[in-house]
Amino acid sequence: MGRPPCCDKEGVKKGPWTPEEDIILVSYIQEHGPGNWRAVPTSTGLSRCSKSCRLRWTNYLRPGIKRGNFTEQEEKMIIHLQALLGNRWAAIASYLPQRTDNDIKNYWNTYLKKRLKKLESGTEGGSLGNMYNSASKPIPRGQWERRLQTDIHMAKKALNEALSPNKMVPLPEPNDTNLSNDIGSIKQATPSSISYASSADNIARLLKGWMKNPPNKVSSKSNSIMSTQSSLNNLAGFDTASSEGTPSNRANGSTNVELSETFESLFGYGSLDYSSNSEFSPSLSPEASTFFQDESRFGTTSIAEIPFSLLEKWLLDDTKSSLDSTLF
DNA sequence: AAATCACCCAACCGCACAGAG
DNA sequence: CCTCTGTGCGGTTGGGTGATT
Repeated sequence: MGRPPCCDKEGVKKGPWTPEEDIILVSYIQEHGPGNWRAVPTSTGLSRCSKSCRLRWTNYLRPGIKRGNFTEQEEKMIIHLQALLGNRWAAIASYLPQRTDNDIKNYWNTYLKKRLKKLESGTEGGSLGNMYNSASKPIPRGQWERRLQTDIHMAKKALNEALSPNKMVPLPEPNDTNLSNDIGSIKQATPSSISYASSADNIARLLKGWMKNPPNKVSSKSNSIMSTQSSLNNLAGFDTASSEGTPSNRANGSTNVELSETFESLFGYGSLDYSSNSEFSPSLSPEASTFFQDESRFGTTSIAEIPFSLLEKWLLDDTKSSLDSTLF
């Protein structure tokens, strides 16, 4: 007998999340930290099941998420890992900390799979084709598991080296970072700022929708929502005109700057000052602070980039067969 | 301008697993 | 052990949107 569905209750809302719901959810998590999802709907008054809240957070609202515009390196990595691991999207996503498994899965299903099909039929050449051909050789399960373990070991080692004070990756000058560039460019920024910027980008999307369809009123079922209401009042000062327009405006610099102010007023975070290395506001609860620090670590150059280069080398090296013979 | 098509992706569904009691 | 609960994961769906006719 299977478990009953978690969301079969009457009155549980389904479908796309509204900006109000997003803000309520983010506000709650900012205050309490993620986890204990069961308590989220009751505490916030959201008419969503706990699972839906968790999914919304992990796939969309969580800080450090990079969306869209997969780079060629990411693309190759996904293809290689998919050939190696199969459709284990969570495992694949663990190699791309800024991407969610859902995102990778979608990208694979809607784009890469089709492209590789073309490659297989020989209608498209290039490095991808060669790589896929080499990667499509079946690898015994035990072998790739050992390789993964070795890989993890290498990543940890690289991480330790990267985090040792005398080997820190030099940070760019504050003036070098142009806010009008996309989030990818902000990868060079400090740990706190990358997380913040990504968060702002995430929130940008909900704000965009928010400004399109401003609610007439926001229900206030709890104190949490009341505080959210005041946050929403802050949002009302947001420049409507600048948030209108095409989707490409999402990454627009001026919008991001305004968002930083808006986001700051909403959460009390520090500003988008790349010379600042401050963590999030001390107004956060200890749990939430710990969490956001963890989250921001995930979005850092140190973790995302250093192990990536090693993994990339291993994954993309055409002569990896010789490496295999060395390792095993 | 309207209709149709194709694509993208957020969100849902259901199963599996782990841990607590 | 067994049950219950929370969470993780992969497959799938359906609404939105841009492109094409």
